[in-house]
Amino acid sequence: MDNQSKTFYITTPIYYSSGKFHIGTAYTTIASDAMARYKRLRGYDVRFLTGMDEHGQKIQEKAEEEGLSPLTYVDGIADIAKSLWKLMDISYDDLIRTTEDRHKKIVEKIFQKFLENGDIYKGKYEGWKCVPCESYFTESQLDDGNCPDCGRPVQRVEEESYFFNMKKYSDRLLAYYEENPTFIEPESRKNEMINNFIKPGLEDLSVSRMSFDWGIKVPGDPKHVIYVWVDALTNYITSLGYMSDDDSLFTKYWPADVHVVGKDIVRFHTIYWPIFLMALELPLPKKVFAHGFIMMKDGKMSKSKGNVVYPEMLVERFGLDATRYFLLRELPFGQDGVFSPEAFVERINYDLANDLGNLLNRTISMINKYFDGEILTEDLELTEFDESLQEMIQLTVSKYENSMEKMQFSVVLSDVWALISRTNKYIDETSPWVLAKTEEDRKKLASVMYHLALSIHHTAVLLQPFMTNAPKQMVEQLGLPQDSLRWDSLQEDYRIPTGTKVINKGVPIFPRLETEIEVDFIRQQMAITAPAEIEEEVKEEVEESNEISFDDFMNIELRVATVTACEKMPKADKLLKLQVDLGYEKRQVVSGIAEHYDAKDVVGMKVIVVANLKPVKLRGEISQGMILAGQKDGVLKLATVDQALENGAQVK
RNA sequence: GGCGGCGUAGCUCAGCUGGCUAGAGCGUCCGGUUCAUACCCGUAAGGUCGUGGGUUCGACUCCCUCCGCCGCUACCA
Repeated sequence: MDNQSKTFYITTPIYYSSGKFHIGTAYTTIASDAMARYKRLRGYDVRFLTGMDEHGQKIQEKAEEEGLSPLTYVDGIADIAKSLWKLMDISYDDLIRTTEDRHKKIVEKIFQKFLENGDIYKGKYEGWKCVPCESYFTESQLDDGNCPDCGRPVQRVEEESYFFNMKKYSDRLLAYYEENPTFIEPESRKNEMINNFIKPGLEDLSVSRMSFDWGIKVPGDPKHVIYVWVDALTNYITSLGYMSDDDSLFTKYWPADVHVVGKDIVRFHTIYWPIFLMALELPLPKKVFAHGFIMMKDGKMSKSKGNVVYPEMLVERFGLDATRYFLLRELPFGQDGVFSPEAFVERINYDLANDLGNLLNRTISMINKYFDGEILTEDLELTEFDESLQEMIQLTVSKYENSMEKMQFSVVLSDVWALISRTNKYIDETSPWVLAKTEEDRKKLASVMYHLALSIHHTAVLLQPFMTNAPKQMVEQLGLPQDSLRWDSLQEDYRIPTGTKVINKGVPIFPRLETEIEVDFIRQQMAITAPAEIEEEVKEEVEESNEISFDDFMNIELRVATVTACEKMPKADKLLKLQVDLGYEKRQVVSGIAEHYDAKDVVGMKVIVVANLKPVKLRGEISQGMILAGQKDGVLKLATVDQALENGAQVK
């Protein structure tokens, strides 16, 4: 086949080595693995890369906490990753770690090249940083002064930094988008990038830090550590030996056919990464596919909610095939999907045990019963239903190929299950137990058995990208050789070998589950993680809260004021513009409470104002101070005071 | 506020560039079958296809209004 010569390079993101992997990480990797397996099956020369992102402040701190060197710490996490990928049968060809020499050396060279070409310059970075999240934010990104991702306090940072000049490349990037309409998928992500980042004008990207040293040093300026993006994104080419003594892999596989990423890192892969590549004068990846998140019934997975699902638990209890099947079938790839214990158990029971497993089982049983285990291949008399089953098989194969190219895994699987249903129906239509009663229907009966075996065999071939055990078991039980699982046995001229004998007694490949018991089990497993983790988070927060001196506190001038007027700010969702009376003077304050209070309800309230705050303009309106409020479960409540206190009274 | 998307049977969702009686899975009802992991097959119940307009011979599918939800993003000194 002419596919033999074609290559296919697919990558997962490199995963941050700060702790245990939850099911979302496993999902990304399983999906990539399915695609890699499919392409191999189709004869492509596939290169499948995954990896670990092992630098950064948080890792440095985590290692310290555990009394380990950062390297020892990430070694441990890398081992965890490798054993998880082994448990999940991930067929990666390379697992790159950013702490490896082969990576670090090249990152330095790349950085050097950026410097030489004037793409990177030295400047000054000012902003806020959330240490646990390892993220930097501008003022405007902060959520109540806290990290917009995790809600924890952020630290002010101001330091010298190297910047990458992005603007220079934005036109070329837009042109690339246009010439390659399927570069970003799903397409809606492309609009987000264009409208929110490129059209308003790209900001230069800070690509170094001084606040920690666990990372790759900037060449010639070792006070600076290369910050995550240049370090991390380049793994896709350093893994191939780009700029190394042996770049044969790079020559062979670059550009990547697809980077599989979560929707949270689309921006880095569709804006910064292509621009880095342009600066290196390299071809850009053909596709970045952004998948959705696995949501829980009560929203995002989070430790504090006690709804975190770990992949090991599912695999160990329910098997790898079931776990992989569920994730790829239930969640439309590219959209968010919901994980629920009920859905998980039900999918296993209905799809795997009842429809697929039972189909195999009943077929094996009948072939044993009617033909002493042999699949007859000659002297068959076709029934009136055989042709339509054949058509369904071919139709399924062609739909499968089509959807697989688009990485619509859930669509592919539902098509395969349509074939499985069709095959179950075929048994009903042909009623083998009736044919078995009369000797003259014997050839028809043989034909029915043959077609059943054929359909199951084809199903096994098609399932290989998704399941790594079941297809093997299926052909084994049918008595077919493992090499019958190759793709070209789907051809219409494929014949089951004469003399094939099925096993004596079928073994259920997917046992039926007790729904209630298993649902409870999963729930418990999810809950187990909750309490301990909550304590840990609380502890972290306490440790991070910076103590201030009494003098510091006294420097903050808090005063009582009455809100005399209030109106909603135009073109802002969260802002209210209030006029407050401080007794000795009147002021205007802009406050982000519009989602929690109606303008009219605030008027007349006695509130506490930070009176000596430096005034700023927000949305064009001057704000002279800040109003104190507290929050619970995301709902803001203004801090009010006793009406007896007069306006202007200082609060201490 | 800007940009994008969604709102279809009790539940979860399919329905590409407009056209026969709007589909699938699960649940429910009834029936069939016995090879099988109490499985499988079929039938039904009959959903204003979010709202109100418009375009058209004809719209779930195109356009506009509104309501609700979601994503990215800006604004919460």
